[in-house]
Amino acid sequence: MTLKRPKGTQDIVPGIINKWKTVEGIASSAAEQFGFREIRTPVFEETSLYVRSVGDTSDVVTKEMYTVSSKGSDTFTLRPEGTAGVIRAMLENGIMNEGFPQKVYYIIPCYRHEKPQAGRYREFRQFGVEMAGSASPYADAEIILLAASVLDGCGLENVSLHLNSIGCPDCRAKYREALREYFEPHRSELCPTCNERLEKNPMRLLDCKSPICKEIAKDAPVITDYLCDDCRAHFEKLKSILDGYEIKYTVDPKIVRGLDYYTRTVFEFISEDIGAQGTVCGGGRYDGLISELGGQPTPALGFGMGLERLIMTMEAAGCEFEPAKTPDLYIAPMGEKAQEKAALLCDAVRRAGYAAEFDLIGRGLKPQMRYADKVKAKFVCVLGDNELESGQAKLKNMRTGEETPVELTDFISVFNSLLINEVFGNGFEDEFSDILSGMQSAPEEPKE
RNA sequence: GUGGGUAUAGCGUAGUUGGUUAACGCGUCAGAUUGUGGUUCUGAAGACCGUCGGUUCGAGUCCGACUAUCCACCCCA
Repeated sequence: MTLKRPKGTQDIVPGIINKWKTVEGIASSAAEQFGFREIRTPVFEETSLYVRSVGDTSDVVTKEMYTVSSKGSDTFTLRPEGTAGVIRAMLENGIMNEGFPQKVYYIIPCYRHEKPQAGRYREFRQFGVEMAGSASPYADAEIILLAASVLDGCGLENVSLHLNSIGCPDCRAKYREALREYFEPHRSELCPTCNERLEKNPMRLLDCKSPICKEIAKDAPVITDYLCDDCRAHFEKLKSILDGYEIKYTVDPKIVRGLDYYTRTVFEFISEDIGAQGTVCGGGRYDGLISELGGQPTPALGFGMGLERLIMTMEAAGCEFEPAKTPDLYIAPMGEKAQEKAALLCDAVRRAGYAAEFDLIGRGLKPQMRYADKVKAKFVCVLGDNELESGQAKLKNMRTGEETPVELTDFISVFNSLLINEVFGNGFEDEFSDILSGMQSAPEEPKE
């Protein structure tokens, strides 16, 4: 055990890959249902991209980036979040010129050098979406609705939506002033970090966890009282649209977001079930970002959803994941000659489009049957001297134990019809299994 | 970066007030009369008890440091 994975990373081993496939499938099909197209961008970007977008005072940029310098003077950074790179790619590829709105989604790993804890990793995966070109509150609602749809598709009910508007740069400037005025008299009581915040980013003061700061912040002015007319109207309209969709939300003035590019709408979906890092999804509007990155001024918005946290929340809620795919057929050869035949037969079955395996270890029949059972093969075909001589074998249905004779020359078509029957019949039986098992298990014989 | 908890086979655990061959469950592998799984039974493999140092006649068991990991702060997905 000398080699270990880097701190804060994780191995997604075959035994749990179905969880990832489940959430990735739900996320991407929901996104596509909303008209979003997938985009893939590099894992690393020029460092300046993140400095300009995420913000040079943000924690992410100042202390969490993995930055490497390569040959020459360029420095690159492992992406700490998805939005900046995606917007860059949309600009660079002229996607913004293909007409609005442009809607993209992505499933990517991100990297932040933080101290790991429950729900926080140095490498984590996120599902994200970005929409460019719409200033309408319907776009905000659309994004939120998509996030809600993914969470709903995962079977989650106890993830609450927290909503806020942090206004445009104009109203935010006024609000910052108001905050400074409010907190200034309390300066000596505030914690050291909040004293700093008072200068740099007074909005951060609002979600300080220190009891004293919290107490002082209780009566602080609220951003929503300082919104300009346009921002206020936008926020009000968004809320009424959400009401129309019957999406529940809490207006939470404390949601501020740590990435500098947000404007107006910000939101988080928060789970109570996965420890302190409960934000499963966070996003909002960033009307200034595209021009900041050199594009035409274009309104835009999006969200990021943490896949680890999503899966953790699903596990906590006891949600179901898609089961792993299982082999349609396992061929159990006995002896070398049979193995030759098994290999060819297996190949033929695969070419016909089925998932098939045969013994690669040279084990006895019993261990092979055990293996077939363990991997949940739907059918097993034993191939020994008898079968080779007679040219006839049996296909065993592993669920029912039923064996069907089959000519080796006619193997595929027989297997085909058996399998269709099995898969089809299975679904049929499942629908009635409750009734059937209820009828069968009730009058069991009494013991002894 | 700041706190606190934990560190025994692949996984989950037990190891009595420090005493000789470190135990159990799951898993893995192999058998239970001749070519058939899921239950059961039997057996086997698999751990220098995180690392280094200290206390002691003797440490998995006590002390210290280090490392890893977990949880919380911070921040965020």
